[in-house]
Amino acid sequence: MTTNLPTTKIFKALMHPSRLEILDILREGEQCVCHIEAALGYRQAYISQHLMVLREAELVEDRRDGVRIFYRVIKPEVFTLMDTANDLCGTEPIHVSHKRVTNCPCPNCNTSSGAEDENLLITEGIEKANG
Amino acid sequence: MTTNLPTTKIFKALMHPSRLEILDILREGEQCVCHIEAALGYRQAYISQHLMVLREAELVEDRRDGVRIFYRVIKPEVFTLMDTANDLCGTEPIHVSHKRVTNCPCPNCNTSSGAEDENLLITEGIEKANG
DNA sequence: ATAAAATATTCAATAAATTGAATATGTTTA
DNA sequence: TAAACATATTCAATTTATTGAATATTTTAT
Repeated sequence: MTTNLPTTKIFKALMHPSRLEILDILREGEQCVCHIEAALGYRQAYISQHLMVLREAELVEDRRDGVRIFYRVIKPEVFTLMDTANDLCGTEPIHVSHKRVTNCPCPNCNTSSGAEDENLLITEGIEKANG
Repeated sequence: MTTNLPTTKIFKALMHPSRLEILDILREGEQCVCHIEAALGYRQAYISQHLMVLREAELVEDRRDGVRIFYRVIKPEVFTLMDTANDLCGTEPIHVSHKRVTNCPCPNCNTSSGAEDENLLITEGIEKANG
């Protein structure tokens, strides 16, 4: 019996709501852990644990820049996967809790282009569209 | 925090190798439990338990015809999902253990078109192609 | 060299999924 | 109605995943 199908490792990794939220944040491109933390409001260790699972499933990879570590999705098909699953269960798109990131010290949140406390949104599209 | 994303229920259902095998058998269209049993070689109750999970995730539905119950995939996007995940992990397509179904008494395996013990294959494509 | 910041890892407790064994249900045939 | 067949359900034991708490690691600034 073909029992240990490697495909399951992908689904296992996507099985957890927090991990879907994390991936959703990575839709915009790479983000440092502190950003994910600020965006989702979970404990640092908790996020790090989930990032480990995603890493082990080879869905994300990381890059260190000084003291922070930036994570990014390796292949964009993950998003296809998430979107298709979403379709399939006929509910609203996943886009994560659309609260503002007010306390993120990372460079992405503090570009020279005036991304100050007040006007940075986590998710693209949805809320940004009606800004 | 948006914690209970319904999308995860789909991934949870797809997380198990036996369930992927079952779905793979349903690619060809509806099949009765006895066929799945014969094709995969698992215990009846075991298969039934996994079918229950798939049913609860609303990925499959069933229809009774006399004493047998036929299962089918509700929306073909599940297959897209499986294929994309497969892509993503860069391994061979999932297509289930290609052994012959030699002992299935179901009508699908016993059509008038001479589908006898000897020449019925579980999976389309792969093996059938080089018959 | 020390301290502080950002992140990772380990370990233990808890919760959830898997699976085997036994049994129940619904259908057909005698 | 009883027996046989196909399938479903329940329950308990086991395994695996989650998660909180504590701690370790790596880098930068002093």
